[in-house]
Amino acid sequence: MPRKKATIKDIAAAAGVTATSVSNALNNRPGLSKKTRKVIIDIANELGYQPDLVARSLIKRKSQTIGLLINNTKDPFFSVLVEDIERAARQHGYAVIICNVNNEPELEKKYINMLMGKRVDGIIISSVNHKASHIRDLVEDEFPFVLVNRRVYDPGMQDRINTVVLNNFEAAYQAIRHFYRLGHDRIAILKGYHEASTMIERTQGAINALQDHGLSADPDMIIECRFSDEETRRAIEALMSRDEPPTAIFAEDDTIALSAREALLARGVRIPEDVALLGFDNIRLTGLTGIDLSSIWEKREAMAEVSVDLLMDTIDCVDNGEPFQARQIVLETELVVRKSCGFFRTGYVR
Amino acid sequence: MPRKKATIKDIAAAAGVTATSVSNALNNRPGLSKKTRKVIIDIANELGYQPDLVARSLIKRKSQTIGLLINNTKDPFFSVLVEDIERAARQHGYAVIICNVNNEPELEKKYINMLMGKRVDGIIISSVNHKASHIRDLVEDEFPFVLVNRRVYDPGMQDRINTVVLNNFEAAYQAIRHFYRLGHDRIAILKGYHEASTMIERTQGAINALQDHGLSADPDMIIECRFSDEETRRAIEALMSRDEPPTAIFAEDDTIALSAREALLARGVRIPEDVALLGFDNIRLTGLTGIDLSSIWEKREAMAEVSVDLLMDTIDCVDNGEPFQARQIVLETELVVRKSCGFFRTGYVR
DNA sequence: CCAAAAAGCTTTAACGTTAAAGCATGGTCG
DNA sequence: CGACCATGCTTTAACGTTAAAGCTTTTTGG
Repeated sequence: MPRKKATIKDIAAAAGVTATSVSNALNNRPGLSKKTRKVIIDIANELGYQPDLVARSLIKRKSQTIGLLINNTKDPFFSVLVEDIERAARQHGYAVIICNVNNEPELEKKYINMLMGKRVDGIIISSVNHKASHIRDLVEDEFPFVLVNRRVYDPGMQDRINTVVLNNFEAAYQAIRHFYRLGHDRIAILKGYHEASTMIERTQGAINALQDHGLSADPDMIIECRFSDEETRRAIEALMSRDEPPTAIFAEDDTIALSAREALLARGVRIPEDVALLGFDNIRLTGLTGIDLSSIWEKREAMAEVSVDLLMDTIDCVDNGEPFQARQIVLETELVVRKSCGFFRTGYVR
Repeated sequence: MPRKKATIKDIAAAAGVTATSVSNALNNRPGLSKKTRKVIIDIANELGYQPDLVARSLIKRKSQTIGLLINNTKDPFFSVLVEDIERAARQHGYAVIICNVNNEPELEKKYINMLMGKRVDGIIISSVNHKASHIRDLVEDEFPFVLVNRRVYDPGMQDRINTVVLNNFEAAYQAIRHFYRLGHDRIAILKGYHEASTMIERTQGAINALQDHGLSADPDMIIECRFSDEETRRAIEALMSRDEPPTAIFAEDDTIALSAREALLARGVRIPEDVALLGFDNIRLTGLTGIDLSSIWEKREAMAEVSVDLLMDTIDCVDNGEPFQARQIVLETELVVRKSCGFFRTGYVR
């Protein structure tokens, strides 16, 4: 049978004092003689006392736990984020409940309910659909949360929501400009999941760049590839069987870029000789020899830390009853040029 | 100000009944008229009632939460495991607290204490050092837990611990045999973190295979590469500057294999023409064109599901006061042959 | 038609902790 | 020397839920 855990009452009985005194002793609160304090602490150690954090949570109305909603842990982008967020949270004394939402809004809602039920002190959300209505409830409740790598476009709501995002528009703009300078004029865009603000902004930045440089933004060259390899493969088929296939492809994340790469290579298309390729996120394997995928690099560790710090600040404010002004933080990115976009072949021509 | 959440008492007051009745109504327990039940449920909905799971945990002594200890989420092997475990746990109605241990035994201990304090119902551990003493405490407490992809060698303790592991010995044995059949006789082994049972067993299997096939198991050709790229790079330097460098390298996980690959290519060593390479885990990117890393495949999803099922069984037994016989589950693996180990070049010669 | 059973509710206590208020004891100070 | 204060503890109540036992009222059945 599992050994019954010692409680504060057991210690109190053994020490001949009350539970309150034990609580005060173990938490270094004043009002006890040194002697009594020592007796209590010794007994606690002897009994292997571990405080019941559930009971403490109940009365303190603080669980020292946060929720983390992400689409899926296995995606290399998110797996790094999860690790960094968990580390940062731990350093602040918080545990993290992980929730894989898998792009299912209903599941996201359920997770949020569960987290609220567990009385988490805050939530970090990196999974949200840009029109998610349940986010509005969190705002109305003034519940502490931070959106990471996601934004919500609800007007009048935006500035009441903490967000930590990349300058996606600018990053995508630069990607396209890079292609332009290399002399490309038939550029295709493989869009990510278009319910995510991140992807919407990347598309917008890319399209603006095309237009600003006098290139056509042919809708048929802008194809959404959501989650599957398969969808990307079909997009590549469609693109490459055109009369005038693209000479450059911008994929809105590295996972899509890699799927595209496989599909291209399978067709015998050479990268970058026939088609230049550029991804987004600079996940670890983009740098492997033989992959050499150009990509857009973001400080993911900073992203995690900033998000956690922001959440902690928000929680502190709410705890102290102070008003909190939500913040919107935008992190800059950097284009990492590798062989896949052909820099080494031609250099800038304009 | 955050909206105060409605409690069972608020509903009770509004419905003119007691808290017990509300609790019974909301949890479909018998002993209430249909009418009262409806009144209560309607009011609960109206007030947006969400049960306080902390309070419920306290009295039920069940948190519907499990802990998950892994080394680091960013490792592709673990990130998939985390996702699959979380999914399986959710389907059983459990939330998951994630803990990145990063090979720090002290941190592991702290995490376990925290999880016990939070009164999790069970723990899945994939991070443990094979001599971890804190695991013994869990066993003594008869606390429900499962070791995944890890084993503890403490005699008399082994059969009291749930484990879900691969047949690492056999898998490594097959890897070396494959090299042997391809005609290799100078085979190097890049060991993983040697505190992990997984790696110990892989090394043992590999060495046994070398010996069984009359090949030398030169200690200088068996090098530990722990966590860093750097260490692997140095190992490759050492191996390739030998008078008789290896013609084949078995890396005990894919992360090491990929680091080795980079180091080899940087030296101008061709794979597999000059050196054959074989990894372990068959992480997603091993299959990318241009990487084509041979590896050993395990059913990771099954691993996750089996682990969660085993934990659930254990928890149920303890809940019902039934005796539980710990189980040791061994999953078989499969060698996935790709270009990196030269199959396509020579075929079996013996 | 009355005893027994069932239905439908309430009361009480508990889970383990902490906050706030209360109460002796002994010491200090004007 | 009596009012006042600090020290060191205890008492009480609370957090939100549930389990067990208790108490009416209604229903059932012999």
